[in-house]
Amino acid sequence: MTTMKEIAQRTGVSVSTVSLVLNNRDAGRVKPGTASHVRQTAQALGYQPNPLARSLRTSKTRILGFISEEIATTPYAGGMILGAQDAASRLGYVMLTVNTDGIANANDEIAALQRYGVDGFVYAKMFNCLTSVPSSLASLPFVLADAQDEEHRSPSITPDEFQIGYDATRRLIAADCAHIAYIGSSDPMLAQGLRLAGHRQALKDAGLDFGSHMQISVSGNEAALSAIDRMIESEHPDGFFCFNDARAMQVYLCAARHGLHIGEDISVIGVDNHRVFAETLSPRLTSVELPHYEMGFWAVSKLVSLIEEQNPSEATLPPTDRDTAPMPLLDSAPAQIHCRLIEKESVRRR
Amino acid sequence: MTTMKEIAQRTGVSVSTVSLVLNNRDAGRVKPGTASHVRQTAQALGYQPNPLARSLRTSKTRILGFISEEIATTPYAGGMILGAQDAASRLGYVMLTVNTDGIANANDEIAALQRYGVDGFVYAKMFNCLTSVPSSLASLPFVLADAQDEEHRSPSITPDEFQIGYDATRRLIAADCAHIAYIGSSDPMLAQGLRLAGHRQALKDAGLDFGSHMQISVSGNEAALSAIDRMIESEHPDGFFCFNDARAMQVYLCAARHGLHIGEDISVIGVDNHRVFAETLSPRLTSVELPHYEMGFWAVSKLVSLIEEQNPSEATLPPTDRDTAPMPLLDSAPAQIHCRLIEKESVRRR
DNA sequence: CTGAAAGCGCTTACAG
DNA sequence: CTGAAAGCGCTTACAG
Repeated sequence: MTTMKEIAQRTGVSVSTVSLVLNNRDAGRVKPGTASHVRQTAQALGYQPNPLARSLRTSKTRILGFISEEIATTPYAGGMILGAQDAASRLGYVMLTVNTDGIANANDEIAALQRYGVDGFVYAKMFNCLTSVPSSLASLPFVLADAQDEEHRSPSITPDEFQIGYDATRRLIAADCAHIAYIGSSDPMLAQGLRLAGHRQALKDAGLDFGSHMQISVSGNEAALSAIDRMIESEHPDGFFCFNDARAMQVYLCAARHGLHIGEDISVIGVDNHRVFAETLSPRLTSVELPHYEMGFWAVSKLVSLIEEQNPSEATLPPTDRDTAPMPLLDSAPAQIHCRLIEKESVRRR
Repeated sequence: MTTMKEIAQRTGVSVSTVSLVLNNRDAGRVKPGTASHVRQTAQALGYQPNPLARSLRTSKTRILGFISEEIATTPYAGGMILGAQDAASRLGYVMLTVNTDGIANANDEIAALQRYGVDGFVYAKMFNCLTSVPSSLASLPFVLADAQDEEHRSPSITPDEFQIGYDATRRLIAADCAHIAYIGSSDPMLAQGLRLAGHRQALKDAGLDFGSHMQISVSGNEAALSAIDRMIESEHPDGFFCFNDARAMQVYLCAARHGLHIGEDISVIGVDNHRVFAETLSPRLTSVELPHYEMGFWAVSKLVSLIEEQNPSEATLPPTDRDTAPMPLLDSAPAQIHCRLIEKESVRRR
């Protein structure tokens, strides 16, 4: 690790000057010649600033804390961490990730992060919900991901759940489905109500109404399977919008039992929490992929903009740190993210 | 954030003394009375050391770098990160996580981690494979997780793939399956060969041999489904050991098409990469869960023991940092991890 | 335009 | 037993 001191010695200037130059604060203060000499030898020696030493003075570490709850039970959390890391890395930050089992533990972990001088936090839930924010967070900038503050005070980013239901249903209508069912979950999740509302709105906008017996919300495997069996037998739906992958899989199994072929006799769209259909498992499902990557990405992006707006005169990174990729537009971070529909073969061709 | 300086002022001693005491280096060097006075006020003020400032002198940050490849496509990676974080947190470390798309990017990210002064690395792959280690890693302690060094030089931790095949097959034999099939993958994965070998050994040990036409390795959904259909029709297997969850799901669908009931007519065991069966999806699968959590946990544990053996006189953490949970036994980190069989209803009762 | 100096919070010989 | 001093790598007034 080369230091400013070494560069100063090689160049025959003082450390102060080196610091000024490498932080791009030299305009009108350092003679252009010496400045470029400094820059050159920094380049030649492969100088990289020591962010920890810097932080001792500036109390900015360029470390972000990423707090997630219950990552254990959420195989699909990876995408969110990935998005967050990509944004962080692009913006010249680095991420300290930490896990909590709940609010008690959370405060400990937050304290640990604070000792390491993080500049701010992302607090990530693993499914869209209303949450209370640990008070220890409030001391620094933070943003919620896949959750909303109960008081709607904190910046947050969530999937556009209503739109998920709307788009999926539109797609089924476009495939000429004449009798569309909604297979939901009876667990009290924010997403459940919103997706169902989107579903209903899409039907309404198309002048359709199949009645509320075509919209079931069930929990548990046996119960779900027999409810779906019953629905298939009595109602003969030809299109299904499923709340999640578990429901979709149950529709697949029930269809197989009734000799119905997906993509021919019936069409199925589900939200693919586990990305298992999209990536590994087949037969594939025309699915809505939750925007975990995007939520992670925009959460960090938003967080960095909060951090940097409170000391806008922040130094630009040395050239070696630059990414040639275009920077995300920090201010454009949306509060809700539109989801992509992944087209596979399980919606019947018209 | 209270500092040593503040404690020194309140106690009327010098910063040196405070440092000595709070690092538990006071035995025989500081009068017990002053020592306990210092400790008390540290406690009262809620003193927490600033690890970054400390690192400037010691060049130990108690930060670990966790490098993972392709987390994007591996929804089940979360468990590994979680295990790693738990171990880190218990041992008083913190984890900087970073993602790479490949070896090129890897070196950049490693460089970034080094600037932040990480004490060592975990280099995690998302499926068991032989890998070459980026040379830039070698400068610090590191351990591989879910991968082995091509030259078998570096410490690493992997699932015991042979045993997975052996145990799963034993379980099917114990359920009195009379005709057991192996449904594998034709992708060239380390695990494929090893699990199949375990499968064969278990059959051999039980004096069974169903012939190699009962062991198929397929890729792609259509190909897999029709191969399984053909096998069901011609061989009538009553037990299936599936390489992964995709294969298991295909067996489920084929069984449904043939009117066979899982757990009654046939038994199925599969390796559950995505944890989707174990946690969300039903009907549930008797499955082998890959020990992602454990690999993460032991990888960090092993890493910390490597780090600390090179400077064994390392200071103990201040009391507030202590965890009451028992510390993992660092030296006991295994090189291979035995996997758990998760019992669900899909193996027929005898 | 440039450098000497102080200081961020901590550790570590060294002197007393 | 205790403290003054130097230093880790950096930034930032301040003096010249």
